[in-house]
Amino acid sequence: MSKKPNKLKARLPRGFVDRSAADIRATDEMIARIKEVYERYGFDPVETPAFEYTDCLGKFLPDTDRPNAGVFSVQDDDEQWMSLRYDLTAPLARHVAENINEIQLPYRTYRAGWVFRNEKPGPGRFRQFMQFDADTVGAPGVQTDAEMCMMMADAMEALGLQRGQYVIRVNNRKVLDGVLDAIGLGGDENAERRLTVLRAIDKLDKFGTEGVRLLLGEGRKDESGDFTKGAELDAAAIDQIVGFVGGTAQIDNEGQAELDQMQAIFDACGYGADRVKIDPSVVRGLEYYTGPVYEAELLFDVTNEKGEVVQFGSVGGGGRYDGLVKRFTGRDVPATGFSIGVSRLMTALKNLGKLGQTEVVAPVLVTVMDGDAEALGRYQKMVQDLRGAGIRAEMYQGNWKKFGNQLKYADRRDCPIAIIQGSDERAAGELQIKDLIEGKRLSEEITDNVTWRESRPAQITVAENALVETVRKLLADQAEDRARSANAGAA
RNA sequence: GCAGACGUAGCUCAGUUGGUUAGAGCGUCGGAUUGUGGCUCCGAAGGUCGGUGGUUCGAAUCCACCCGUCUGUACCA
Repeated sequence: MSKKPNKLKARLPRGFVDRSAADIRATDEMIARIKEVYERYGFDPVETPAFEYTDCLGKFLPDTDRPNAGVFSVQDDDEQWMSLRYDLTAPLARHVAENINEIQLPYRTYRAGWVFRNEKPGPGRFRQFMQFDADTVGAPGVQTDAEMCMMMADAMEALGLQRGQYVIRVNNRKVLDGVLDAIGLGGDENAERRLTVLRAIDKLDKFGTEGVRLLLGEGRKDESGDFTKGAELDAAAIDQIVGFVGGTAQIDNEGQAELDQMQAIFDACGYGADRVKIDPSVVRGLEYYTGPVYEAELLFDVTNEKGEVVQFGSVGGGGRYDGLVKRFTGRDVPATGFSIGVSRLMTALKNLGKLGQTEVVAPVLVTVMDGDAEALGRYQKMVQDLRGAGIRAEMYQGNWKKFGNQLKYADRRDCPIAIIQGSDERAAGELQIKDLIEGKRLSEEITDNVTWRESRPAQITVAENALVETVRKLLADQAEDRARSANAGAA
């Protein structure tokens, strides 16, 4: 009864996840489909590392020895602060600035990668997640922004979404600035209040018009009773903003002119409001966007594992960031681009049955009856023959002396077929091929274990040289059965 | 960050007004069955009762703080 020493507790850092085979395959599939679209638009990949010097990311070191909250930071051995990237845009700006003489502008590029945010995780919200970005650097015209929006729409459809299941919403930061000017919030002294107003507008789809009115005025109390202070605008200003954001009022300025130009391009290309739509309530990030902003929103209900409908909102977005490269080069390098939240979008797509369609069949298991070197060579040769024919296969690598465990392993691993050759079969130049799927079906009718074992359900004896051919045929039959029951299920 | 709810075995949960050695189901492992998956039966392992401190003769139970999870909200490049 000795007390155990303190065991090291295995634990995942909060906000991080281990990814399953199914998730990895689903992600790979998504990336492949999105990439195809970007390639077709003439974009090339580029990759930057996960770490950057903190100042290059646009974060500063306050008086303390800790960079801004929200980023994971460490000090290099020369005491310089480095941070894990929190998006793919700032690192791209660094890459372009650093290689500005070698890069042919306009530079059209894409990349997928993990980004990290040191903030409170929640369901569907992690501290490491994947983004898939595309950017055009060195292109000042809004035709570039328009192309980005259309490419984003194409990417959504490449992922299997239908028209009406998503929409790309487009706005222009200059338009919003004009509205803020009109209600007297122009000028540096009102910077803080302008932010509050923009944040309030951003909440339109979450809280509705009434919620936004509260946030523009006194403030709003949430369900737990916590109070959020508002922008404290007067009633006339609130009416003006709500009217504008709701689309009943317009403003005539450069931003609106840019939106009109973009709309003309969408019209010319046949991208109607069911794909790309001007929407005055889109705000996006407050820090570096300078002109058009756009985001992809899902329009269907997403239910989580508990069966609850969740507000899914935006699955990607971007905009024009004309100042980001200039920070390094001092020279104007206008750019526009967007990001797709791969991890988030995957949750929704799985839910919709648009992913994981291509099921992966587990390997054929060659069981081991005899463990001497010569026999193992024979078993492994069977496996290699199967592999040579393009069939996933493996030899049992556990303790071969417990034969029951080998089939149990095959069962739990969902192996479709097991190959068995003991000394009897070997002497006769034969082997047993067991259809584990058919066998499982038959087992439902057998309640007595002795019968179950001795009847050897769904098991056939074939000549050694018929291995590959028989397995191939069996797998094809099984695939056909699966397709048939999938169709029956869908009907 | 703020507000609230919650925290007992790998999972889902019991556990009486504070009272002996903290239980169940499922799962895991072993055996019945060392040449056949499932079913059935038998057996076993598995717990700092989230942590620390306090109140008490005595704490899973009461109190404080901390950690974590969930919900809402704030921030979000």
